[in-house]
Amino acid sequence: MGSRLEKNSKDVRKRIEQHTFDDEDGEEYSASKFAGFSDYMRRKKIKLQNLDAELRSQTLDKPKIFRNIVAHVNGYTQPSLNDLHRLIVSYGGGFLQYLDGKTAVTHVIASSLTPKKKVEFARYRIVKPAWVVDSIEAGKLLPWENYRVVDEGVTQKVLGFEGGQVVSQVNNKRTGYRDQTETSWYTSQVKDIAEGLNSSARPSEIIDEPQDHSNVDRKPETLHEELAEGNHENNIVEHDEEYEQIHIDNNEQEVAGHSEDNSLEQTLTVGDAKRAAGSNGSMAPPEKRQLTAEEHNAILLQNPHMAKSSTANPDFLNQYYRESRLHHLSTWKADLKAQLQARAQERSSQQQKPKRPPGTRRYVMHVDFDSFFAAVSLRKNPELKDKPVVIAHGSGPGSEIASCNYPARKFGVKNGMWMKHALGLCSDLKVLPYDYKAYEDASKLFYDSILAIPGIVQSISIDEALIDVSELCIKAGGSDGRASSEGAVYREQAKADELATSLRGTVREKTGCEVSVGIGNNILLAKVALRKAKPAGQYLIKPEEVLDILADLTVSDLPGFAYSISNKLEEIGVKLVKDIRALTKEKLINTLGPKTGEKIFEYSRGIDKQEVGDQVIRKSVSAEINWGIRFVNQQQAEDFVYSLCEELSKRLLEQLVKGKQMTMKIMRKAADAGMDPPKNLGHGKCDTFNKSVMLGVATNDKDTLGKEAVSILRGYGFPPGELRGLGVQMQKLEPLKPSVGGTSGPLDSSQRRLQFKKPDNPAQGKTPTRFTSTTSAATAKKSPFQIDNKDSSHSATAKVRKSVDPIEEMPSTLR
DNA sequence: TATAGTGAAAAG
DNA sequence: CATCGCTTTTCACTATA
Repeated sequence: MGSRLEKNSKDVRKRIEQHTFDDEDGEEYSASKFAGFSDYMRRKKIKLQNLDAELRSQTLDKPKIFRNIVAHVNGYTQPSLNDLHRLIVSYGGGFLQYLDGKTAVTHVIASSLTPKKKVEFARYRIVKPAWVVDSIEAGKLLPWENYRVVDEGVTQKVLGFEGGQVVSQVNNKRTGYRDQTETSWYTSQVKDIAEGLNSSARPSEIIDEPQDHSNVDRKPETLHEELAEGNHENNIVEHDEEYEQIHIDNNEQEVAGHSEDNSLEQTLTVGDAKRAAGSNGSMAPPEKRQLTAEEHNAILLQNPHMAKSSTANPDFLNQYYRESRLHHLSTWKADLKAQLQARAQERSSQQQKPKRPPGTRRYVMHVDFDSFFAAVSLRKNPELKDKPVVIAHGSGPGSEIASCNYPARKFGVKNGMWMKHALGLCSDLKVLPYDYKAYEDASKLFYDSILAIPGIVQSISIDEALIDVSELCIKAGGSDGRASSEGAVYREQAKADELATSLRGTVREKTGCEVSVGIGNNILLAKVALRKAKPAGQYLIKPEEVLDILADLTVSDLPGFAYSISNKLEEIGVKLVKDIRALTKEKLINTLGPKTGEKIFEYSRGIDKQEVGDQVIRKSVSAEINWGIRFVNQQQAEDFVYSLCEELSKRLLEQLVKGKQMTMKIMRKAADAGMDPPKNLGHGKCDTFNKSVMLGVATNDKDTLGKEAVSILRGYGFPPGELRGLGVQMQKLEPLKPSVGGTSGPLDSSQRRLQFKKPDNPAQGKTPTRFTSTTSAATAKKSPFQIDNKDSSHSATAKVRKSVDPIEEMPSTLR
């Protein structure tokens, strides 16, 4: 399951950091590591420049088009970084692989930039790769202005035409590149905002992004007033720059709200909308002007169906979470993880598990339903079993396919694919609805079966789990599990196979669905084996075939290595796993970073050190929604943020934690994205803005959270109509003292038992046990999904116990 | 040089 | 008729002192 394919539809041009070291000597790093990294970089740069000089001398015949240019490439480009590098240098330009802020670059070449990068590169001319290509083709340096990367993040202007409306003017508002004063101006504004937020005081005026110069509404004294407030101020800012004329009018940023209540969007007509904006007086005639985002939303939401499915519906949040597959997936996963970790905790404290000496053979099973959602839903529609079937919310073009059966896969249909695409591949696709209840029931039976096996179980998701059955298998083999006795190994493998067969039979019998089982010496190999096992099968990777099987997999077949990392590796010539083996660990670390580099080095050789059932404590709790967000005024946005905080508060309470740090996540329509994204009520192409605040004291109070979150939102001053996604997250969690029982001293036993970095009273925080209160809270919490709920009433009492003991609270059947 | 904060990627 | 694009963890990088 999952939505990996959403990447295809999402912002594919998302920036990929370039760490390309385009020569081969990995040893240069180790040779100089004692001299420090900066020295290494310095020498690296010199070396690169030398190479450039060499290349330049070899291409004297070519016109020196880029004579006075020094360029740097950022992110993923077409042509690639290496090609651009070669082109620019051979046509007389300078090139810098690394921007250290001190070296002068005249141009940065990029296809698109994240908002952060926009700030970072504000000092440079940012141009599209086509500038280089076209200039060479034209035989002369073309004006870079025509290839300016559209400032997608912050400008309100849309280039070109949209919906038949004439767009007022070309967006010329890129800040100039020579801007020492600009930079400090920006910095000071950022500080102002930060201070305003920290003091919780309403800044009297808020400055937006440097290039944006957009306004922010002043805070209304009352909610009522806010609703009635018709528009934001218009700040028209002009900067005379060396390179740029900046001219912005913030026409689009007005708020359409002019009515007095929340029903505005129900009653606003197009005419009203135009009049509302036109009343501002400073604008072009209404007919010529684009609708503001708020006006657009108002019109959109006149359709009752739209209103019902969006933030215009007061029950939107609950309704959305009821339907969202990703939300279900996430909560199921968290629940299962907590329950199984609690169970493991209980077991390990009952009996110390014998530590296996290193070198002992291991048998890890990776068990996974075959197209889980589809399989479960098909039980109620058996006649469709052999037809191509997918699970989705509807048959509209933007509906995402959560699961598809194998007949559908034969057409190339994949999980996460949009319906439009899938229908193109297979026109008579049958679409079945979600049945979350049935999935939960099936999963419960699945886990019942798995937990009946004596082994260490780790939950991956609702339909997927790992089981370490080494002990059982080695016992069956009759050896110590290390000696290379052929007979013992054979018997161990036979045992593992038998366990898998029996498990598959049990699950089939109980759920009517097929699971596949991959078996290997570690988690990685179990996962790789699973690929070969599917569908409806099992596969045990024997030690002697490990390297061969891995060799021909692609990098992205490895768990943890997907789109982004694969692309990085492809740039250094790696496509298959066996290609990785040809590289030194240093080279990989240089390319991917220390952890990732080492991991892929080991993975390529079949090594995976992670153990089944590793205990991890939860570090964050969050709630976000990035669909159906369509506001008509600021008040609605703030109300919605508040309800998100309410939800977050609820979730924190369920986990019996509070948090010291809150992060607000905002998605805003990208400037070059249309008002109506391809997916109905989707977020479309967006820029993201996350901001976190440290709260003086840990809290889970919804009003406190709401106040902070709204304050951050206001700080950005985005037009509410352009908001497309909102979320709140808590970090730096602390256990909640159980105040239900009455007394609520600042220190409590359960609090001391948790291992947090800074216990309120370190002196008393001795022998902290990892994972006590939080796990039991998860166990105790009223989960929609319990592995075993016979005892749920019993475990529910854990919440009110003063001393919370997860062992006591475990359902007896899990012991 | 250690550490904290931040953003991106990956997973199902 | 549409559509339900979440949530957590880990890692790399940067800034800071």
